[in-house]
Amino acid sequence: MKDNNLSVGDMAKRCGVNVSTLHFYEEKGLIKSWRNQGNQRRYPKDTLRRVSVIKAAQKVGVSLEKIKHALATLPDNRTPTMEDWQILASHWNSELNARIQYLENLRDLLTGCIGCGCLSMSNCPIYNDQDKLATEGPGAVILNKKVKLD
Amino acid sequence: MKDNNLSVGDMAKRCGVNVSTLHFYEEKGLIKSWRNQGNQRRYPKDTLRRVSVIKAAQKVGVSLEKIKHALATLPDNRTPTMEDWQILASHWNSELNARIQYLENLRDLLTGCIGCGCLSMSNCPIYNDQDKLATEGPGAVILNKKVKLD
DNA sequence: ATAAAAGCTCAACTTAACTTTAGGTAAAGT
DNA sequence: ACTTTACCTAAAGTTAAGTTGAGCTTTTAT
Repeated sequence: MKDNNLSVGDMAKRCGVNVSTLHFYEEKGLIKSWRNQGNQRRYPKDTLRRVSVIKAAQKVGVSLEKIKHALATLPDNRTPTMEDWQILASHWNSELNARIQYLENLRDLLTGCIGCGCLSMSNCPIYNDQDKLATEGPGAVILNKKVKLD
Repeated sequence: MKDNNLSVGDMAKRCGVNVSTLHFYEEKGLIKSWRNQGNQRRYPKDTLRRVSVIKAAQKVGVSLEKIKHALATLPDNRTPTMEDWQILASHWNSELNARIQYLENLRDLLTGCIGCGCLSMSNCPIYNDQDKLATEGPGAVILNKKVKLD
């Protein structure tokens, strides 16, 4: 009975965000609500998932603008089906894979010299590689060689 | 001859950032420089790597505060050796692995229902799982069950 | 030698993503 | 019934991470 009638307070508690954040997301067009008699917000249950996705994506550096864009692929006249979510997911897959790659590259850049056999910074082929990339134009650091973000 | 004498302009070009950003990072204590006769900044070559690491970490959502903290493990009286970088890397490994996990969880959350066999949102065990987690206290969304950030 | 390009400092401005405050209404608990 | 708790709106404030601008000095190119 209450499941498609979540109040802001309920939502906030269940998503672990502030009420003001939900107001803010609504103002920005990331989520929607309908109003009851007393003009209070009520949310359909699937908003829980939307907010979870928003928070999760934000934690790995995706901006609200991008998240909004992704969420815009979901229908807004009805509860999204699994298929709707899957379409969103497929749009996002490359973005997420790119970020995973980016993280792995960073980790490898930091730890990579363990296996490279070099003893000093100045002899390290990886370190020098990075430096050589400088000649390839601005921003061409080793990490961007493999995968680009933004 | 010039390699441990990079100017801000050189650095900026080679790292793909603005000069003002380097000033800003210095002010915040993320990088250091020495000054020449004319009071202009000069950077040792390893600052290139520092800035690359800063930018890379930022892209995957790590704050400058955390990055600063990590970089603080590097020696500041001498050029960091591979070992110094490795110590930093090992400190960061769990942070980076957590973020990779987080991304994979997000991707799985979005795409997971492909294999779950459900046909509707209300029947989906993954979706309902998330909802059940609501009873476990604020912020307990499915993603946080597996790994926490911040 | 001189002019253009780089640099310097310090302060103010910008953008994203929220949070806080103020002043009032609605709903719930006792 | 009444009082405490939850909501509402609109505007102002906050923090992180830079960017821009003004006025002045140093380097570099011709």
